[in-house]
Amino acid sequence: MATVRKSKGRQRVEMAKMTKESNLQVTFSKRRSGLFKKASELCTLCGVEIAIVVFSPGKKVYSFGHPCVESIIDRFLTRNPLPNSSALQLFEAHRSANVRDLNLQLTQVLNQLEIEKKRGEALTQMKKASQAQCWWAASIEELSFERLELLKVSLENLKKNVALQVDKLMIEASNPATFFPSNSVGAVVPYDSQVAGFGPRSYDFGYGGGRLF
Amino acid sequence: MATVRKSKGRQRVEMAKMTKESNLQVTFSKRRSGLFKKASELCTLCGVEIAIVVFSPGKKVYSFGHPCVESIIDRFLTRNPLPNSSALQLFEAHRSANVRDLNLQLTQVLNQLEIEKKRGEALTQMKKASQAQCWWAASIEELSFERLELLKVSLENLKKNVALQVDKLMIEASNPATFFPSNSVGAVVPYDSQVAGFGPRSYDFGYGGGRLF
DNA sequence: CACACTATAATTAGGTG
DNA sequence: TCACCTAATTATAGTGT
Repeated sequence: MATVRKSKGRQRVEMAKMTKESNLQVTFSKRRSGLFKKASELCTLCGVEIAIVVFSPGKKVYSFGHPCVESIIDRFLTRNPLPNSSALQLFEAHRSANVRDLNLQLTQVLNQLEIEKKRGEALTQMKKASQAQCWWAASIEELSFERLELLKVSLENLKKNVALQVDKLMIEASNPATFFPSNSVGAVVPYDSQVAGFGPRSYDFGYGGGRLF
Repeated sequence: MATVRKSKGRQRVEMAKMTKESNLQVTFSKRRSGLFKKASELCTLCGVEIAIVVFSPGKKVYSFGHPCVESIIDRFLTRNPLPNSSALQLFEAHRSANVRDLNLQLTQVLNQLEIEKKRGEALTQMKKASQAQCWWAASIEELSFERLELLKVSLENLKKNVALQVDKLMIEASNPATFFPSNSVGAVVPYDSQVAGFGPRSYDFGYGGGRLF
């Protein structure tokens, strides 16, 4: 009997950006769930931890994670800190304001000290002019003057230290020792420190049935 | 003709943690590359952005990303900030050391000032005891003393400001406005702000050939 | 347009060497 | 790790609702 062909079956598809928007949507949906299912299977089968984040054409986020996306991203970032992470941006945003303020204050204090020093010098001059009369003041003023010099040096060191510490933070944050090279796929050296406190969570999302696997 | 069976072919496999370590390794490797290939195809086919991070049983990291893992994690984190992100830990790690150093220096400078003030007071006492004899020194010492007081106040404000600025940074870093709930799979609300500056990168890792796709 | 179903091509992955 | 052989699994065109 002449059975009518009900379908041409699966056709080959060009591996290029799909042109038809409607097809693209459905293909994305299907392949995404296929991908997540594969990931889920990899988890159960091999007992690994995995996180997937997808930004859809419609700019929606879809994510899969076992035990959860956050813990894996956290562990990943611990080894490959983001040079442009939001934390860094946050830090950068405040850095200039903070350092400017602190430096301004330090500069003002240093200026006050400078004035003080000038006053001390003037005093020294006057002291010389009347040394006989006020011998007791001489030694005290001398000491005072020297102490002001010490203070100034301390403050200058402090100011340098502020800049230094901030620079150190910035360098460490923006120039991680081991930055993952920009090939998007690859294995990285083993590590042995386990992040404690992340209990296992379910990652089953509908493919748990017997036949499907 | 009696052709000998060369293989039993692909067998069904229980969807549970594989027991044999050797098989597990091989299966992990195969399925991982399969997963990455699927992800790659999803990228080209649908023009989406995707990141995958896997921690193998041997604690190695494998990652796939288009355009690159970092940019996608960054975008994900911008919407779902980690409360205990490594950036925060990094910051926390340095905070105590930096602030301790700065506070120590400030305290030392303040101590020097305190000594200076005491010396000034002693001078004032001596001045009173011989006011008639050294009238010129009196006004100068008075001023010096007052100026030292001003210096001390300035430094105290500076110290307060250091602590304040650091606290502000810490609060903003540790108290993100929107924390992502811990469901491991799901779509999230659309967003419309594109992160600029991430040029496309190749995500082809060996599956680029024509026939393979 | 969105699904559900089907048939079938295409792809994936287990077992073996 | 690779290749090969094969079976299991998956994606998709086509069709219907």
